[in-house]
Amino acid sequence: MAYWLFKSEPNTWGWDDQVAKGEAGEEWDGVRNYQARNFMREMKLGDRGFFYHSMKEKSVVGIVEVCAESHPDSTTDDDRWECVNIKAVRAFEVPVSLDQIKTDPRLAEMVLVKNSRLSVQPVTDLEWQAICDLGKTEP
DNA sequence: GCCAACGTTGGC
DNA sequence: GCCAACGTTGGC
Repeated sequence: MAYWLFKSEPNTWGWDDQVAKGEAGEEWDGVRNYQARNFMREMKLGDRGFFYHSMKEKSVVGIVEVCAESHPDSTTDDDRWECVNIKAVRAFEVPVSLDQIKTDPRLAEMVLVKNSRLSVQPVTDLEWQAICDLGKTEP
């Protein structure tokens, strides 16, 4: 199983919105970046991801699961863009802030740190463990 | 609110 | 195919 990170600006689409969608989940649409799209194409059913709030909060706030593999993005007619569907699994006991991530040596190589603008990104097994650790939440 | 970094677009 | 111009993102 692979791990990922989904970034969202909470005023546009936040963790609470994601939770409200329940088991059905929701399209992670609106991505207009090739790198991010390519990662979504690689995602498999059951892959897990972190849900990250950008801007004001800058924290990982929860865990999501891929519940539909890549398909055309329903918010555009442009067939270049695809997306997966994700559903909320559980919230973090404690949100893990970007500051914490930056100061933890285990996470120094995270894409979140290296390329802060990429909105969908891969997370390694070790990074997954480390962040769940910091969030006092089971992986 | 500013601005640096990055990605995309379009003229040549 | 290059690169300047532009738009957007997101940390600070």
